[in-house]
Amino acid sequence: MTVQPANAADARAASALPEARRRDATENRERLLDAAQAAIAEQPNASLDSIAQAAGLTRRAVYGHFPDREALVLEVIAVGARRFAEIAASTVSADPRLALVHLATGLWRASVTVRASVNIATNEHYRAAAATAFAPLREKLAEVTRAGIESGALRADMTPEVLASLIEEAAKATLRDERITAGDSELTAIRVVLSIAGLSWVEQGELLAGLGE
Amino acid sequence: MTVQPANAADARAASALPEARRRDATENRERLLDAAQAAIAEQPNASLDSIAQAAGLTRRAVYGHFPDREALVLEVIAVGARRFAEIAASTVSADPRLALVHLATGLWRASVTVRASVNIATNEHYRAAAATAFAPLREKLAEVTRAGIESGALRADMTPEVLASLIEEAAKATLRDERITAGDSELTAIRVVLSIAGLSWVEQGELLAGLGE
DNA sequence: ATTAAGTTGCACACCTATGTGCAGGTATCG
DNA sequence: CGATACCTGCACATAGGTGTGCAACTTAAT
Repeated sequence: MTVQPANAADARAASALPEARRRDATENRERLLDAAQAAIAEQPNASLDSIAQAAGLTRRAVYGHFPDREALVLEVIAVGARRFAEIAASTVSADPRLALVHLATGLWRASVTVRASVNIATNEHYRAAAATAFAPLREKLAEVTRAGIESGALRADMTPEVLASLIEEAAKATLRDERITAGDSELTAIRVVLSIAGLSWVEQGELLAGLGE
Repeated sequence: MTVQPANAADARAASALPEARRRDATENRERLLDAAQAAIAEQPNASLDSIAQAAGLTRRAVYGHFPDREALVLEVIAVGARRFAEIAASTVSADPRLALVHLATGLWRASVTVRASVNIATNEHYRAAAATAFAPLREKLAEVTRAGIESGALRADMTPEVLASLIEEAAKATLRDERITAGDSELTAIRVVLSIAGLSWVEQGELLAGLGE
């Protein structure tokens, strides 16, 4: 026989049934996820206690929503994955350069989520799971670089795979940099991506000017 | 009165006197630093035990060389700082673009050191110390971007400070990426830096071709 | 060969963080 | 209002990592 939690909330967390919860409980669960994302975005090893407090709860209460720390982290990844999938899906790759602009913009707006996911990936134990979250973005990016290099719109001095990898890492690095994210301009993030893609800063200006009209 | 270690090696570690050590001891100290650098380059939270084992020693023996974990980490940073200072010092900034090429090349050859330093900096507790290690590089980079933007050799659509920041982060990200560092080409690292600097991939090719002669 | 430095191996105390049990509150829903 | 889901607050067990003491062993230096 298995051990049954005397606590009702704990039981739900263990079996993960998403139905018939009290209104405040669902809110708290959201708060926990948000707090976890924010905390992890700053510190990869944020403690459960700090997360719970940031969410206005006790550490003990966390176990009423998630069976253990790992489940919480995995859920943060899953939320990020959904977010990233949307961005990837909403990107049309007519002009590869414009597709890159769109991707960069989307990521900029999800920068906290990106930072959290990247930080989680620093832990070897979660690397695989985190990679899953970025998978749709990677696929879209691979598609864009392949088409872009083929059509001559992007640089031709490296393989599509390497280029996609570089764009991804440069974008992440830009979003991680507080000296950049502190400023208001998402334009910087866009220009970074276009730079790696092989466009000169003048070409970038022309491309972006054409968008303003 | 202060507590005196009965162990001679422990005593040395506590007072940090660098003189009159046995030959194997100095070797072991080097091995420890190397192992620590490599381990931390892969895992920011590498345990003392794993480091000691990688160096062919016991965890207990570490305390014969360093008073505590923090001292070891700080020494890793210090070693990196020296390395980076050399790179910065050996960079002449006649042509800003060539200065960037030189910096990128130097960092590429010190990639393990860079990764370790970056990983250490992920811990808030060491952030300030790690920043010190990168200080000379940052200064040189600031100098290069200032002169480069002024002379028109580098992009003019951002401030020298932001540009320096972006170059630094992009370079770090490239060196951190296993998909890139696995390949043999340091050329990729160079091209990334030049890309961020605002050069198109064709301009990069011309610049680099001029170097081969 | 003798001496002392260096290392091992084990013991132990300590700390931080995680996960669980339980009694008693507080809020939500019917 | 009544039932119960949820939360608090505490206590406790557990686990992994760090730092130290000490006896015995190994190795370099003279």
